[in-house]
Amino acid sequence: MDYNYLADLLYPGITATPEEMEARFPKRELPEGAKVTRFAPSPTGFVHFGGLFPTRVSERLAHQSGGVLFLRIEDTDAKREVEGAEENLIETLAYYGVKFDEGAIGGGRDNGAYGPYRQSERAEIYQCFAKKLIRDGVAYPCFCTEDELNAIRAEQEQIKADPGYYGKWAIWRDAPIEKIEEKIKAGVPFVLRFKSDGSVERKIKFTDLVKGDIEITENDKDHVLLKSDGIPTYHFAHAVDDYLMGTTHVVRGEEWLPSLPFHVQLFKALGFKLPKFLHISQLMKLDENGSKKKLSKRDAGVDMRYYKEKGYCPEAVVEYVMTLLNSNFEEWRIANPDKDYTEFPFSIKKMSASGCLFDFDKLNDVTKNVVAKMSADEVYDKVLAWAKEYDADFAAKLEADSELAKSVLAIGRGGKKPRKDITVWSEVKDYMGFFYDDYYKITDEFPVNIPADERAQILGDYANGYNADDDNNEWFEKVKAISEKYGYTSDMKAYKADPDSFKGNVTDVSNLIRIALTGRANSPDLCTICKLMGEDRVKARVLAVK
RNA sequence: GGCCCGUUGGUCAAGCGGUUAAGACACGGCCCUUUCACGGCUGUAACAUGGGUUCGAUUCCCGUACGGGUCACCA
Repeated sequence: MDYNYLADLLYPGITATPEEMEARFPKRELPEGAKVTRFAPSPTGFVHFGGLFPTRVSERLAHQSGGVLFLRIEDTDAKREVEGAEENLIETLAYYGVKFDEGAIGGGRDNGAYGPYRQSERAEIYQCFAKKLIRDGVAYPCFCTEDELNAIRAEQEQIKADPGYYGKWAIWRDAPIEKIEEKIKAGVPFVLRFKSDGSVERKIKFTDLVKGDIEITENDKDHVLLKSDGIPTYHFAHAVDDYLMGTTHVVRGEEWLPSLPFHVQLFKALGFKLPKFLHISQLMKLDENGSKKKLSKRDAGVDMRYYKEKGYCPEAVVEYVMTLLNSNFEEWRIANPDKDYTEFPFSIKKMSASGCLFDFDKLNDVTKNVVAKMSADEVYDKVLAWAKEYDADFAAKLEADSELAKSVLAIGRGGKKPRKDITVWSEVKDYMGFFYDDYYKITDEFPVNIPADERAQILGDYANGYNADDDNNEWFEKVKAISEKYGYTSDMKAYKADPDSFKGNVTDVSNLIRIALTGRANSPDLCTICKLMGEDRVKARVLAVK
């Protein structure tokens, strides 16, 4: 068989040689140890929480080593493309601090010397290397129709054979040139298949940087390299692109592990040096039956837009991802509370080989700690930005009196032991809403040990004695005095020693005031709240209780 | 079903042949405290299982179970 003839017959328009192609993309000049990584999504939808993992790993590996992180769009399947997915992707990743040095960075423009970075625009490059494989006799055309393929699969299923295009089912593998020519002349569409020399009797040994040493059965299937439209499948594009673009570390989900033997074959057949691989485990969730499941698109909290809407600050999400990615990150964070996460020495060795469960409790805890470290001004700015997008009414209130809002947010903030009661921005309205008359609700529920007929009297006394100039001590002494007057002890030790001998205690009175003032059973320091609220409003609210 | 990966408390996990098997989250109790939050102390709780190898296995090997992934002209 004249393979050169076959190559020209199949792809007559391609004249560039692989050597010319390689010359077009010279090797990168990078410092020793610099890693080149990439994020290579297909633009088929929103950004998935699980998608943040490989991206973050790629980002750290590249930027920590003085290397390059680039973005390549794997749009080889036009059928699955989703409008706007690419923009959403770039925007979302930027929001979480993933900045690309190179690639399809948006606006349809490419940035970098190894483009185009959109696979749909690289057909000529793939076909050039495809011709090389044809000339080498390791790729051939297959004219099977979908029906024929289905028939093969059905037969294999029936006799319980391994499904796929191989062995006696690879009917075009050794087809004579005349037969091929006949089909080509008739204009019959074809795919280009890889002529595998693998055997299920043999195994390949491979070292994955995350999974360690693994052994996998060789690939014996003649997989498709180029689809009938001349566009490559993922596998072929991966080999060609990651070689030409100089990727040193391929970071991807472990769902790619089964196709690794094929990829290894491809790199070898093309004469490409194999990059290092990191197959990282999938993020899981717990299903109704209590077993682990792969996070699916429909699950709450999978779409990254969810976190933005809820008002999780992106720094916190990054922080959480880092704790899952590197087992010693938390420890490092405790030792270095004020450092940027980029200063953390990210290590491949500290990555877990097993899949983990997404844990909202943990995310919330991490978030609380991140928020607790912020200044009141910072929190104000972020809450306001969030509210402007999701709660215009609240945003207006925050802006109408920014001093008040900042003062409220400053309560218990900044010290050694800051309050941690804010997690997400969407909770802030509930947290401080009672400062605004529109959100404050007078309640008639008073879960305190004070009979209804005493409440108005006690609150009247509080209003009468209230002085905005009192400091916290003076303020509380007055509350205690009122308590004693009505028979509620302020001696907490005595009360605890023998609760039954008292009508109640100062807590009951404090809580009565609190509920009258805030409409709720708990709040930050009451004295401070009163001061921020202003004497008039304090008195009005307290006296409104009948 | 074939092939692959995984399995330490409820969750994330340290461990890398000899440990009282860390720590964090969650949960319970106590303390602090005008409530809440914070903080401090403390408690419950784990090496899936059966065989080896070894003086000794959570750690190494093999099987089993369970979980996950994958078997497209999708990535």
